[in-house]
Amino acid sequence: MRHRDENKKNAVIDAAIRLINTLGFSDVSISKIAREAGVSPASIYIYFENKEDMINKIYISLKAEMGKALMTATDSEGSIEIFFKQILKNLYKYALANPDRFAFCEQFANSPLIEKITMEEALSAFSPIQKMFELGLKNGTIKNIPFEVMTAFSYQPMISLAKRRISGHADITEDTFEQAIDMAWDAISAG
Amino acid sequence: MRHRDENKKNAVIDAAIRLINTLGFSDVSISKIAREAGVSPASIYIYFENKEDMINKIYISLKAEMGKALMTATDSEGSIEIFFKQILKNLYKYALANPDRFAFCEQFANSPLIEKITMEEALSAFSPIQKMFELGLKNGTIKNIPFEVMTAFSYQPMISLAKRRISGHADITEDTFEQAIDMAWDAISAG
Amino acid sequence: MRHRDENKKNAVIDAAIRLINTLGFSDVSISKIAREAGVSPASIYIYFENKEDMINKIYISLKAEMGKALMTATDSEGSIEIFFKQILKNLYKYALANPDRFAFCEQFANSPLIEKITMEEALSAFSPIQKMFELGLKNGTIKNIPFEVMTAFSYQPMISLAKRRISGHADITEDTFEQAIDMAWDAISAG
Amino acid sequence: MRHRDENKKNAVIDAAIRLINTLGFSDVSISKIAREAGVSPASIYIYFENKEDMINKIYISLKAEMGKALMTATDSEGSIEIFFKQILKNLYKYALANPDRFAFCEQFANSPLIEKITMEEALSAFSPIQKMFELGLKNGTIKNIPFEVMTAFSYQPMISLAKRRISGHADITEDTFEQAIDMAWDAISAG
DNA sequence: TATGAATGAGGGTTCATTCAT
DNA sequence: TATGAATGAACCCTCATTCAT
Repeated sequence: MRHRDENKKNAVIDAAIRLINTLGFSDVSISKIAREAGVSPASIYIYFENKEDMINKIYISLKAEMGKALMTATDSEGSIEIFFKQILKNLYKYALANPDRFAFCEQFANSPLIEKITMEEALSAFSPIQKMFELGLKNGTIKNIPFEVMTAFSYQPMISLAKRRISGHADITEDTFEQAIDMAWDAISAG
Repeated sequence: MRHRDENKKNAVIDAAIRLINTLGFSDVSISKIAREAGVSPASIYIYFENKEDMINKIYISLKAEMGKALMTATDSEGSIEIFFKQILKNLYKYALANPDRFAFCEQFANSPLIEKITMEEALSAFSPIQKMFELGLKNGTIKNIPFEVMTAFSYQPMISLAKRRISGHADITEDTFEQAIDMAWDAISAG
Repeated sequence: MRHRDENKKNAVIDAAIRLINTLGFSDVSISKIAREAGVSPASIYIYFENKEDMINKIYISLKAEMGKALMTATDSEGSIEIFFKQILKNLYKYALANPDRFAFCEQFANSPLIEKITMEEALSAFSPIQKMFELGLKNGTIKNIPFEVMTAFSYQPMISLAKRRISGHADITEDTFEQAIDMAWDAISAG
Repeated sequence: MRHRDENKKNAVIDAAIRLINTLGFSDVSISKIAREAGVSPASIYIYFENKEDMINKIYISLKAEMGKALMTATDSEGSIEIFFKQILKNLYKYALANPDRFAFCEQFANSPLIEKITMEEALSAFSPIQKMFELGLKNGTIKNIPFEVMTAFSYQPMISLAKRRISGHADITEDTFEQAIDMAWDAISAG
């Protein structure tokens, strides 16, 4: 008995991400993905139930991957400031290092397709951040604001800058990036 | 000769915006839009060259509309702080008042479709804001940061909050909203 | 009261002939013809009942025109040989001088569309030739062959040579052409 | 993997030839052909790239088939007269035996569609005839005329007679046919 | 597991034609 | 007479998916 060929499955996933970012959801088809990945269209149905399932699973797995990446070199025992700044740094670096995967997530998150899947499933990987936020609230390090406001002034700005950097519509230097990190922390910290 | 029925064209535009926000770009078709708008599919090709042209033109006109809305009750002779806070307030209010149009723009802006059109055309309506920003830079009211960083910490957070409020994923009160406006100004002002 | 604009009608006819020879019957549409002729699609329905009627009427009128052209400088009182040679000469010259009109007729005559119209109507202009043929049969100048065999060895070869000359697939000189005229007469004459 | 069903492909080809001769190029559609052939319209795109490709490939294969048929019972070592008469006989017989295939080729050859394909590809099957013609020229059996003139007075007349016989517009008897063969040979032979 | 063949449904678009001006 | 607007029907073609191997 042969087992599922993970190489081919990964080739499909990569091809899907690449094509969706090039053509948009509306213009990618199973057969185009199959051609790009070098497999048969029928094979895709071995790895995924159907097209929607494929896109959802890709999104969820990317979100998990990104959640992991955000925690790189973080210390949940240390200062909250350093923790948050590291998270934001990791976010920006991940986006630059994986522009296709990052863009896929943004496109998906801004489309109605996301409503159909349990967002919680995608967000579960981010629970350490939520915990740290709650700790900061409790010990007065972070402003008394809802979680959404906190992300709106830290997570979102970094996302925005990463997008513009990737698309080439803005020239974000390393200095500017460091400055933005500080601005984010200043915006949400109680200081 | 029969004269062009602008009501029909507007019905098409509204139907397109509504359906794209319900189904996503991938699942709207010309015939669905036509059915929703109560016109023949063929008629759409009188108003627009093709599907892509339709979506682009809708986006550009919405951006122009939004640009106008942002300037409501602003005074470019007064203080920069009041000006910017009014802009952000207008942005948030517009999004809440026109969730479909707002969501359409966000979905489009995060899709690869936007790369094909001149973004500048869409952005031209926002030039007053850019001018005010440059003035603030010059007279030291605003931090010495690139334009993109400014928007990332003012425009983007409001967008983010509006989205969460509309989707119902977060309960943003009026107080929270006022607080966010202040946070945005604090983030970008030199003070 | 204005009367039918013959200029526009002729513009439509010319545009139709030109486009049909460029694109073929399958790829010409009323709107393309209208655009090429600089009129409205609706106007074509003033001149013709519908598309089929338009093509039929064009064919019939071209056949009449060609029939007239064939009789140029002929003398039905003179020798049969001279008469026939002049006819063939006129045929060839007409084809070279009016390649589009000629090609249109050939394309139409070789398509099933022709079955639907009364061929007789188209052929009526050629009755002088038929009469001369019958005279030649009677007085023994022409071989005892059916009319169709006569045309197959005189009319058809000239048509074939004209086509090849027009398409550029063969280089038919004036000498060759004269030789062909003689060959045609030799083939059908009793001598 | 399912294997390609050549029966279906042939059914498509036959249906296409039949319908094109009944309705003309302008009025056949992929779906009509599919219905006539008893397959799905989508299946046609497995066998051919698109409609144009289908028609071109059918034409080329018919020309090859016809080229083979023309060589039936010919002896390139024997007399040129017998060779040519046999060719013409085969041509006429093929046309009568395969009226649909023959008419398809004639319709196609007289339409602008043919300009787009390499005519040479279609003509390659006829090279034996060209060789025999050149031999006849050299040894003085055939008149000193270009190849095109030769076909215009042998090939073309037989084509013309076959058409009229098939369409029923003329009653070509066996005797008439034999006479025509002789006329063709007389026209091109040096004798 | 993996595949190319096969298909009904639907895609975007253009058609021939009619209507209101 | 002449026209651009309007449309149902049909166009070619591709889709997501299943089947047979």
